Amino acid sequence: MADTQRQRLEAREEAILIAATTLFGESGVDGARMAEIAKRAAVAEGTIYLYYKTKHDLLEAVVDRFWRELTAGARQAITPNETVSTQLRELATYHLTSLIDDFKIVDITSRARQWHSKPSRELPQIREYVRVFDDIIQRGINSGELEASTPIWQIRDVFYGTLEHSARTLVIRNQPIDMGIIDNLLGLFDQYRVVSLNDAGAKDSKQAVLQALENIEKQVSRW
Amino acid sequence: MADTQRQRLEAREEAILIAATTLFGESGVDGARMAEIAKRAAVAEGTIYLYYKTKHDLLEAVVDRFWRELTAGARQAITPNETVSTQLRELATYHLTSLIDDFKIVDITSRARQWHSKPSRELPQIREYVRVFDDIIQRGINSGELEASTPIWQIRDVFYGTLEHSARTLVIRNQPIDMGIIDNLLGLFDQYRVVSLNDAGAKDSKQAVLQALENIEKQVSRW
DNA sequence: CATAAATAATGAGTCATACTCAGCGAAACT
DNA sequence: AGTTTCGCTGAGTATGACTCATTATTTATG
Repeated sequence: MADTQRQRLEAREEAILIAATTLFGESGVDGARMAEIAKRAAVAEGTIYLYYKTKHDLLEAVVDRFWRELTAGARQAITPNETVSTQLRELATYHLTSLIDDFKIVDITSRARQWHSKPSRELPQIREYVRVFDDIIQRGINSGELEASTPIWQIRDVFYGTLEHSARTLVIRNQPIDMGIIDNLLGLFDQYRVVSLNDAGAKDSKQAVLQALENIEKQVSRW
Repeated sequence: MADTQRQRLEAREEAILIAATTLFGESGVDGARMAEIAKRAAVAEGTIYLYYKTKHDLLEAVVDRFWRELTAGARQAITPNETVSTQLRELATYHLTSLIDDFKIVDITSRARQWHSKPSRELPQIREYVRVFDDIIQRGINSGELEASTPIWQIRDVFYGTLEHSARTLVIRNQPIDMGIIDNLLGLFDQYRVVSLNDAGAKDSKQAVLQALENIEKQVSRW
């Protein structure tokens, strides 16, 4: 049965990956010994090298898997046909809690980018993850909800940069998760909302003033 | 001469640090061999261990030194008695260009936080660096230029998180530095400016409206 | 179903390298 | 000058990633 055999191989590979993920999380990359990973995956040490050429290769696979699952989870966490604002909040909440829960693996991700002298590579799976955000923003721009003058990548860097940095700060300082971070971040994003005196939906200047004031009221009331 | 002797020791320690910094940058932490560092510092391999207990210890010293110098540079880059907005722009510019220039060392910083299984520690020198930002913000709040309802640490996470993430993106993708990042970031920070209908300096509602509109004009013209 | 061929798994052995330490040399003190 | 103290040295050790000759298992063949 060719099928059963292939499944066995994949199961072995999976077992090694899981063992590695656990041990990297427990002991860090340097602290994790290949012999121990092999033991936990119930294979001989040499067997690992049939699936992954080096320890660094194994590390990359662990990281890749993690971000792949994170991507799937993120897409799951977003309610289709909701407003951009709501979807962004959902993504931010999912992202922040995930980073905190699996901080050890997130922290290890940077190791996967470094291979001796070679410059840091871009990990394809992270690029894929980032698309989740881009898709939401793009939808917002297409629907006219967001203005398009700021490059997407700049908005994206604010989003992911802030959340990652916040997660690190919270974990390192042993503080509980604080959703105020997300309120603050999304509040800043209001500035990308289309609220303009030349706005098509507010040609009447009086109406424009009222709308502008309303927007300010919102900002003021939040802060 | 006890003084000369001490100076010789410090010079040796410095030579080792510099050699290590260079080689870590060239070859990465794993790629850098202690024997090579010793050779470049013109000492025997064993001598390094008189100054630093382990390779990881040496790494920490390298990272510590880097952030210490970055802090000094940042304080230098800020013009005293300038507006908060200007100082923030100066700091952001300095920070972003430094991160890009010395990306290798920045990237290595995370390694210094990880020691096998032990949870990531907060590096004292980075905490010191972050103060530069906090001081500016605090001054803005004290002078009434910024509103104080958002916790400083949240604003700080947006600032440093965005810049670090942006730097990584630029370097990894081999793109030139783009100051639009800073314009965008500081634009967002306008939201922390005190512009309120209940503002002490704008009790007259007509004046408040005018001020509000002016603020909107600014936003509109920027985007 | 027996047997051969191909493929996968094993773990003792190799090798690279971080780290040690017994011995050496130079400075400081008497 | 002798003695003590201190820093330096680099050959040697220990550790852990990685190899590969051998063994086990699966698949192909008559």
